[in-house]
Amino acid sequence: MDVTEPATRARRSDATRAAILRAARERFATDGYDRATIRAIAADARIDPSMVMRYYGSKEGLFAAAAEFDLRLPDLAEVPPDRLGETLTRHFVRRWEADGTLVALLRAAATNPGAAERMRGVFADQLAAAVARSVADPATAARRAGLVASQILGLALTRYVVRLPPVVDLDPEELTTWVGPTIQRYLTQPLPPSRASGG
Amino acid sequence: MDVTEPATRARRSDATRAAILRAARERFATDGYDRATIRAIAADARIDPSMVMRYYGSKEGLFAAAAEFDLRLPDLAEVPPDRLGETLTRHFVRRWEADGTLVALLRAAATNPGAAERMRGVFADQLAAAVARSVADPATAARRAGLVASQILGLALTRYVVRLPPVVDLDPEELTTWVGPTIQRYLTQPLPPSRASGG
DNA sequence: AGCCGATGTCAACACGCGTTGGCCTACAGT
DNA sequence: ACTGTAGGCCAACGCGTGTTGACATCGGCT
Repeated sequence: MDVTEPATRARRSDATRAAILRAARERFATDGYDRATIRAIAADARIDPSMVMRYYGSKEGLFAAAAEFDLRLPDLAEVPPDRLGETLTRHFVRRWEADGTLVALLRAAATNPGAAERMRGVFADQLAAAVARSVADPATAARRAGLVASQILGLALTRYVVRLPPVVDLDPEELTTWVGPTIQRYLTQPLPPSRASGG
Repeated sequence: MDVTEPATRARRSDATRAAILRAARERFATDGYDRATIRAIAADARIDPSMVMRYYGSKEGLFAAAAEFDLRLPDLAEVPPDRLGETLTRHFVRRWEADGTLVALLRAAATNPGAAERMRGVFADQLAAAVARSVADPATAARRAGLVASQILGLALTRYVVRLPPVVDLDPEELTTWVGPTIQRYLTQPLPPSRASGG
């Protein structure tokens, strides 16, 4: 170790590491965790499978690195309250049209418990946290975030994974027009009268 | 072949076939297509793996048989128009709480193209068909059915596959109260003003 | 009783997988 | 120019998989 240099000193292998990660994201997104093989990823990145092991330790480790995902949610406290749904929906559609990582995570989460755990983490740490900043009653934030997740992930599922034709055919703006009000309602609708007093 | 008897004459092996199918549904639902192995299914059914091949030809064939799924949708033409969302949502939650087949199909569809194709078939043949009977303008039926699917499947995904805690914690009636109005809106909301005239 | 197809068991095959360790190569520090 | 080390390739291992075919056994027929 060279303690006189910053820890993040550029390594000669950075290009390789990046190529592996890029190929891994693509394969995981297309094939899911099980069908995405290290051999195929290595071939895409034009390196030897053993390099993947050297740099990421194991397939699990590679997935963990590849599924690092930042939703890049805006600060919802600064969004006009009556445009929350529209803003969030448009943001999500844009975000995952540009970056297949979330789709990779979604596909993998269907069969891989670790991926499901990470998916829960993403939504707890990022979506629920953002929602909490825009909701009047903090006690309802988690529930509202869960409902938002159900619609947003359902959209991703039907559009990018199952590819239901009518959902694939909608363009991002139509999607926002239809789904935005749903998200808006989940965020702002007063709690329905319930048999139990609290949640 | 005994042509004097009905074609569906009871076979001695029917119990075995059924045991295989039951075990397969369970495994496919829990593990997804790839991780559900024929050996594990056979072990659950307490028979030899080769019997699976004998009766279902291949793993694909077994899955095709196990993923046969009837949504058992009610005739929406007989449901009061203002209760469509509530009725549909409650029906779906009940249906898949009672039968894991749809969850199996969902898990498998994330990685298996054949399963995704079947999922599209289920929703085209059953959901879209049912929706068409309850919608004023038939030209919008497919789109509305797609939106309904996005929310319904998203609910199944977050509740049974990813298991997001806030979605898992909601009981079926709370779910219906929250999600029902979304489905209602997708079914009955007039088309939003769009740049294009139709489609 | 004696046959014969249906039912079930067993062992094995070929394959692709994640993973490992040994070896060659090229470059940075002296 | 020499050397140590990081970067990279190759061949192989052990394993679990879907699938196959040969063999045993059961049970309804004549």
